[in-house]
Amino acid sequence: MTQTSTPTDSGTTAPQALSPQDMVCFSLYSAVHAMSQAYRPHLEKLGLTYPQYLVMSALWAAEAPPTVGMLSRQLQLESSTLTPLLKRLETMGLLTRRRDAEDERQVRIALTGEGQQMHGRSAHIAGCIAEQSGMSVEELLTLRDQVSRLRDNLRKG
Amino acid sequence: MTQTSTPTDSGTTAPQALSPQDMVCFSLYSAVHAMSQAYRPHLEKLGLTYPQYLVMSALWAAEAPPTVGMLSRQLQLESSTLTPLLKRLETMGLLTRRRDAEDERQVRIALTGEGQQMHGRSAHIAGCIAEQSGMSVEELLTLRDQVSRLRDNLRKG
DNA sequence: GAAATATATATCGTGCACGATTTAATCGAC
DNA sequence: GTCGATTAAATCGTGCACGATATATATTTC
Repeated sequence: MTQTSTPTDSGTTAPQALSPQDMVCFSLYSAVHAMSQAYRPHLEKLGLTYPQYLVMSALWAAEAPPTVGMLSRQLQLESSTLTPLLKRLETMGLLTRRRDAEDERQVRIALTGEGQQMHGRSAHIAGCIAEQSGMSVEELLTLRDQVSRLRDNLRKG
Repeated sequence: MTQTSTPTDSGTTAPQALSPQDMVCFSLYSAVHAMSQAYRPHLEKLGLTYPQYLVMSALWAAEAPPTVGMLSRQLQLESSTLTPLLKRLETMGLLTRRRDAEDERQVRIALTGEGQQMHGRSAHIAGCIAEQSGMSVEELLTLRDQVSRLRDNLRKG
């Protein structure tokens, strides 16, 4: 099927054909989809999508209400992605969006009581996923660091 | 900011707040975006998006024209994702979509000459990305296998 | 302090990506 | 051979995700 190990190639035909299965990028791409699927049943109970959950996680971990720009830098998402997503979370009653009095260009995102409360209801999820991953905590941490390093290098380049 | 190592928590407040940066899922999520950005300048010259490039890669590596279902299983994408994507590639003149004579439910995807030819023009890209990753080939292969294992485990669970 | 510049969000258009549903063809039971 | 069940694509609606652009506030220059 993928014929990586069958060099039948003899010049006239195409360059060695790397199938998606051979590529690092595809492993990441498909792993993200699998991850999103794994989260889905848990997040459905909270009424969240995976990207919404990431934003909520950032807010739960923040010491003070961040601006849209801070979230944008932390999550590496454009304002054109975040703005509508944040509006949806606002409509759900999980957060508020308020222009900063000091700098009216910025918008501060603050959790509501309901948004804060959801943290407790989400606390078990990470553990479930970790278990489902079939990898040890050590392996997962190593993998996380390797993947983060790859990401940072790609950004710099 | 993320306060992973500052256990100021004392019961009344939220459970330990895992920030996105601490999570394996986020490292994968952000790495995929970074990867897509890294591919962008190369793929722009071909007029392809990253998912379109994946489909083309699958076709370049295939021995015979696969069906939509085969591509769906290989790339783990729904027909609702593939069908419009394939239609765009067809419009670009890179492939043809033809119902199988043996089984009229299936649609066979075949490269056109132009689509076949693009393989050569894309051959250098993987190497550029590998270089940009700042990781050795060995490291990349190990990472690929680890990430693939994680993905497969998540799917099974 | 007015004009030029820079920064922070928001808006718009396009293309994934999925779940749910639909349509159409094949297969099975009888 | 016909009816019911299964399978393969396609369609529909929603929500990311981005680049390009717009808008509005802040900063800098003069």
